[in-house]
Amino acid sequence: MASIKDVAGLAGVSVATVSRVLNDKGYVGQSTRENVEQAIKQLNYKPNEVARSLFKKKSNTIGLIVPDIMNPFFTELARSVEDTATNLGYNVILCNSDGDSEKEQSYLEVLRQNYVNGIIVSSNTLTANQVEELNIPVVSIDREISKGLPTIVVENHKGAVLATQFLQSKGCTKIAHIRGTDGVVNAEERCSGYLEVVSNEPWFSDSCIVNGNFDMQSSIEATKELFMNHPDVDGIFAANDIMAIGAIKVAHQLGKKVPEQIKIVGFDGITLSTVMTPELTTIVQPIYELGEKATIVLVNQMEQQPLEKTYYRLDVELIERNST
Amino acid sequence: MASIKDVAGLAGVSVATVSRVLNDKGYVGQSTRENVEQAIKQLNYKPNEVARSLFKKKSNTIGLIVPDIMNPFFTELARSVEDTATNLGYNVILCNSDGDSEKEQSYLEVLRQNYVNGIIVSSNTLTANQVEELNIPVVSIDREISKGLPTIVVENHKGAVLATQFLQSKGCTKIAHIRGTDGVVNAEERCSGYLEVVSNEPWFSDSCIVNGNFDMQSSIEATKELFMNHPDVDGIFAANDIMAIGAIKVAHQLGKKVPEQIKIVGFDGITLSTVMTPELTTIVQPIYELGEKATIVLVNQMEQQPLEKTYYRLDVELIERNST
DNA sequence: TTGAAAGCGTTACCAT
DNA sequence: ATGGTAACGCTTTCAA
Repeated sequence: MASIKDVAGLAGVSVATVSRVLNDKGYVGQSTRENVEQAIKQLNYKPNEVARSLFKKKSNTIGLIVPDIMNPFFTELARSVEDTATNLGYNVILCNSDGDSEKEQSYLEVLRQNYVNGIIVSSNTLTANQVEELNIPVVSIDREISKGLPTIVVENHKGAVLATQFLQSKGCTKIAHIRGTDGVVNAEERCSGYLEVVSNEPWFSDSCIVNGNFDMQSSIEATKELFMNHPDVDGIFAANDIMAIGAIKVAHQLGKKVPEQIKIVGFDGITLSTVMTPELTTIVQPIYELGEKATIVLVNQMEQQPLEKTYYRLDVELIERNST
Repeated sequence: MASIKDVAGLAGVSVATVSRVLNDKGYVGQSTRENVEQAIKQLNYKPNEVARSLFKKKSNTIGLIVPDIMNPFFTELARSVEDTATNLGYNVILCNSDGDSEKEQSYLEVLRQNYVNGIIVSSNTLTANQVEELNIPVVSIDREISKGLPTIVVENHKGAVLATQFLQSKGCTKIAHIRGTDGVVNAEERCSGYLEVVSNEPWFSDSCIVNGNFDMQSSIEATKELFMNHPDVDGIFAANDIMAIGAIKVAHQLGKKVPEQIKIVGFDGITLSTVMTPELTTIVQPIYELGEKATIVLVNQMEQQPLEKTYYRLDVELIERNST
């Protein structure tokens, strides 16, 4: 692996000069520049990023911390972050926290030790203080950590209202909600949207809301419990698609026809929601755009560019398919 | 951010000594060691990984290059690689190549410039020579690059035979195959397994094989074409689960009942195959284990440990569910 | 048992 | 316009 010294030697100049042409900084004579470029080509020289990082105290890398890449929502997010980061000249280090705050902390430490330029994180446990102390640009995605921090989220409340009203408009007379993970902001928001629509209905009671953890297994259990207490439920709004799919499975098992006897709507708009049968009616988030926006906001912050806006709440949209 | 100098200063020793206790290398007096550890704690000192990397010419990082993390197979693979790497003390940089050899090359270069210790790659275009030139440990996964290179794959041929025979045993009288991407080794192997079973059947003709690209869209088109030419097909073996799901969708659209009128089996055993309706009969690969094995083999190579074995072909298993 | 110093590959400042 | 050199934070060799 040729180093800058080799290039300097071959071109008959100092390393300082090579560095200047490399970075297009400072004065370099035309012929000198050509010499150097010649030598670079000849040696197939590529600057050593680690040495650069050491000097700059920046590694051209951003960390992405998500609970679990296996959740399709985060898969799509990760892909868009990776795409966008690559286009902007950054690498991404992937971290799965499993929502565990110890893992989060440890990743945060590792990322710092590696001089990442910035971090995109989706966390429930991280506090504003911890982020402050890090002293690295951070963008929070999907979940809000603190109003002051750069954040990219969606219209959770609105989406939930949309979903619930839609079920009403389809003739549902008793609508239940499968909640997301306790303590996660977006789960609260979606639940409150649901409540806004139905809390004054005569049939409503607290047990129309059952608790899931944004994953399939918890949803299956929650749905079973729900049907036990309320066999007459004819509409379900699940706080994400995976849980909606779980609910559909249970409905099938219990011999309830979807959408004839029970209508179900999800939230997220993951690709999966279009490939299953029946295709899922859902509140679609612009997932790719979320990741893109987050990356751009982060990079702007890293590069100290003016931030017109640091808090984005992107819009959502109801897409009707065959589960309603 | 405290540096090793700060620690040395506070402990009243030289940086060399601090380095020794940090790495547990060389002689350090008991009381000196305690002093240093004291200082480290007090300053909450964490060694700078970038500086270490520069000296060691290794960054404690491995690169993972996959075609597309959005393909559930690679999602699961990525998760297992990340888990295993983390346990062994390595970070992972994620790269999506989209099967594009230019992107692959560019990632390879970036990874090298960042002193990654090793690379796990799933590629069709990479050649043995290119890997040689890299001069970095590489493990090939899911697809074989060259016999000489460390490789983790599965029993593709056997799985295909299993799948096809199973369809026969279920009474299918005309079995078609949706092939994987042209030029990809595992697609060839799966196709040859299929051929082994049916090529001598009286009903068989080349047009019983249609071409897909391991993704949903291509499979949908391929399946339509298939039913056009062979309306009497009553069994399909798809080279992966996503394509099998696509085939099921098309069957539905055409009013063919699965599994009554047509039986379908996939390959991979992605989580998705159990959440859809009907649940998919498929050849299950040990995906998590693939990633784990690949990481372990790679790390052994990186750490110059004896490699008992460098080529693994893991077993597969047919799981019968509701699509057959 | 400990310390001084060279070196890893860059960049940026100060001279010339 | 160009070169010398300190510095980034660490590890390792050599000496003491």
